[in-house]
Amino acid sequence: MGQTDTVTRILDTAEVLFAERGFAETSLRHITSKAKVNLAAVNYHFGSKKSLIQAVFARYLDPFTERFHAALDELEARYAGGVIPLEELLETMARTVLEVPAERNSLKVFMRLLGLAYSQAQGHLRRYIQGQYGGVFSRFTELVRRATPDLPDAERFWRLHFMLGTVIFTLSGLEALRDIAEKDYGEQVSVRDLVRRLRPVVVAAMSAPLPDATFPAAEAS
Amino acid sequence: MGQTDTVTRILDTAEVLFAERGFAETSLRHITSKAKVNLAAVNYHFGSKKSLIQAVFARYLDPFTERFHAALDELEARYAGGVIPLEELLETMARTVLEVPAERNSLKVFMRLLGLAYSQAQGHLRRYIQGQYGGVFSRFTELVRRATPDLPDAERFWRLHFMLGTVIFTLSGLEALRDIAEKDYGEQVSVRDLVRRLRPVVVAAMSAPLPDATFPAAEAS
DNA sequence: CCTGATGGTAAACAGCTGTTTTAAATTTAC
DNA sequence: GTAAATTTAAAACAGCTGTTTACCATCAGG
Repeated sequence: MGQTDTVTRILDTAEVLFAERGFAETSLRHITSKAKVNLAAVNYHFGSKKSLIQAVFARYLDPFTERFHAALDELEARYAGGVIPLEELLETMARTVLEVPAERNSLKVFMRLLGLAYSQAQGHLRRYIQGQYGGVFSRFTELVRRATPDLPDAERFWRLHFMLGTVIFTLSGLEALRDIAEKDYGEQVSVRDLVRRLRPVVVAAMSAPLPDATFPAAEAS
Repeated sequence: MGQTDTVTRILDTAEVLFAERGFAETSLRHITSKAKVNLAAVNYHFGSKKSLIQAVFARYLDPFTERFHAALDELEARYAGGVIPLEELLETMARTVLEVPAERNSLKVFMRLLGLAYSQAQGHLRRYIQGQYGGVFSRFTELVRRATPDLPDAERFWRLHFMLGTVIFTLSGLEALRDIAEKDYGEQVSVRDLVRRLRPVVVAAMSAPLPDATFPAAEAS
C-alpha cells in the first residue's frame, strides 16, 4: 500500500468534494486527480460511482448505527423497562451524531452529506440508506413514541421530520449561515453553540399544542 | 407564436424537471424534447442554462415579493406603526407563499425549487436570489425583530433559520415523506394539512425558552 | 525461475453535455 | 410585394462523463 491506502485516499477526497458540490457535479476525474490516484482506481476498488457514493455514506453510518444502538441499549438498561424521557432520547441522538465525525473533524461534511441524501433525487441512495439503516431509526422512533404517549402517531411522525429538517438544514448549510451570522452579529458560531441553541427549540416544538382540528368538510386539496 | 408561447412552454417543462431531478441532472435536450421545442430555442431565448434556471425562479419569486411587500404594507397600515404580532407575521408569510404557486397548482414544484436553491451548491443561484430578493427578507426579519423584543438578535436569527429549514425541508421532500406517511398511517396528507400542523410547531419553537448560558471558560470547538 | 495474483497505470470507448453555426421558415414593416 | 427582422430547424462542435480495456509492476508461494 502507498503512504496512505488508496481506498481511504479516494474516500477522504470524495466525501469533501461531494459535500461541497453534490454528487452529479463531482466527476471521478476531479476526485482522482485531487486524491493523486489513477482514474481507474475508483472503478477497480468500488465498481462504480454509485457504489463509491454508498461507501462514503457507509463510513459514517456504520459506526453511527453501532454506537447509537449501544447508547440506546445503555439507556434502556438504565431505565429498566420504564419510559425514557424525551429529552434524554434527543440528547443521546445528538451526542452520537456529534461523536462519530468528531474523530475526523468532519461534522460539516457529515451533515452536508445527510442533507444531500435527502434533497438530491438520487433514488438509489435513499433506497440504500433506508434499507441499510432504517432499523435504528425505527427503534428510535418507537422509543420516542413511548416517551410521548399523548401525541397522535401521525403528529409525532411529522414533528420528528420537522425537527430532522431543522437540524439537517441548519448544520448542512452551516457554512453559508455562519458567514451571514458573523457579518451581522460579529459572533463566532461553533457547532457546540448551535446545538445548545437547538435544544430548547426542538423540545418546545415536540411539545407544542396540537393543531386545531380541520373542519371535516373543508374543500379538497 | 405557437399554441402556447415557446418561452412559457420551456419554463413550464423546465421547472418540473428541475424540481424532480435537480439542475445538473436535467439536460437541455430533455427539457426541449419534452416541451416539443427545438434545442437551440433555450439558448436563443434565455442565453444559457444558468439564465434559464434563474428565469424559472424569477417567475415564482417576482410575484411573490410583490405580493409579500403589498401584504406587509397592508399589515403595517392596519397596525398603524404599532407592533405586528408574530403570529400575524408568520401567517402572512405562509399565506403569500401558498398563494403564488396555487394559481398554477405547483406548490410542490415551488418548494422543491427553494430546497434545491439552498442545498445544491450552484453558487450563482444563491447569489442571484440573495441579490434579487434579499430585500423582502430583510424587511420581514426587521418586523419579526420588533415582534419579539425579548429575543436576543442572534437567537432570533438562528431560530428563523431553524424554522426556514423545517418548512423548506418538509415541503420540498414532501413527495418522499408523503409516501412513508401514507404507508405507515394510511393517511392522505395535503399541503394544507401540513401547514396546519406546522403552525403550532413554528410558534412554539420561536417562543421557546432561551438556552442555558454556556460557561464562558468552556473548551474551544 | 516460473506462476499467478493483486494493485496500479495509461489509453481508448461510447455517450451525453451545453453551445454555436448554418440554413430554412415565418412573421412583421413598409 | 418586397425586404428586413424574428423565430425555428437540424447539424456540427468541442469538451467532459463513467466505464472498460489492455498492459505493466510488484511480490508471494511453488
